[in-house]
Amino acid sequence: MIDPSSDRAVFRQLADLLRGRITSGDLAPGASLPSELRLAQEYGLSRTSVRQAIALLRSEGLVIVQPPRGTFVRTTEPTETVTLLKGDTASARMPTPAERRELEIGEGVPVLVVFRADGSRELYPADRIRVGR
Amino acid sequence: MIDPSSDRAVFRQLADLLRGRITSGDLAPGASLPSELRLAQEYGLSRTSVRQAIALLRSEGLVIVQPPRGTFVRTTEPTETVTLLKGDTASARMPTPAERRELEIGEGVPVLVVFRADGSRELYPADRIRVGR
DNA sequence: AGAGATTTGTACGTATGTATG
DNA sequence: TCATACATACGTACAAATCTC
Repeated sequence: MIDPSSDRAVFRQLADLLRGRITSGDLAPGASLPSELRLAQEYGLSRTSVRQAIALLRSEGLVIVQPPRGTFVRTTEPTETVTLLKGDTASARMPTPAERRELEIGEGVPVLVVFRADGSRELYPADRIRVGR
Repeated sequence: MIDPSSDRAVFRQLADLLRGRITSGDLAPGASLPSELRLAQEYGLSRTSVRQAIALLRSEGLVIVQPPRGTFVRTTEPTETVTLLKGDTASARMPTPAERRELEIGEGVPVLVVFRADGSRELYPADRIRVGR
């Protein structure tokens, strides 16, 4: 399943494999991934490489880590809609650490930035909020 | 500047320090960061810790890495606006690796997902596109 | 063209700390 | 109390791409 002689880095191969299990539903939202040690043994990798793979999935917003409980497939949050009025615009970017703390934004989750016509600005966690009209 | 005995991890302290230099303008968009080896020597850290710090800044979309040229402060792209029509909504999330390749999305940059009233879906790089009405 | 230096990427190992169950 | 599991931090080594001389 994982080929150390491949051009593709082994930690990327492991990430591909886990990502596939998540998107296919084999690992459903809320399900726990095997521990780092378990994955390392199962695929004959170092724990370092396993951690690199999981870090990749974290940055993609696919999993959350609750040390030292384990690593879990992220559950999709119920979504509210924020209404854009005439002249408003909205964009998205990754939050600063301060914004992540303040809005309780998980890893790998962007912030939606709403620019109101009056010049004011609002921030929302992109996994719980969408914009509409 | 960096306190190994602090509660805050040294790689987070280094990330804080570099983030500060970026947001203050000391390191302007397009400027190159010191090499990993340079930072490690300058602050008395291992290259591992320096790489962790830079990985953090990458995930925040603050810097881009062009191996082996170096690490650079991300430049802000010109922004176009996509218009939301009645019944449309939009949200944001991190792109899949396939989407990143296809839309040429840099690291630490979300995708804007526009859901049209007719059920169709459009994807845009969040650093170049915003939505409006 | 070629050689060497530089820089990031990958992969391994070890050790210790901290929080959970 | 003890085992488990993730976080931090150090070290080494080699590969690959770019740049310079």
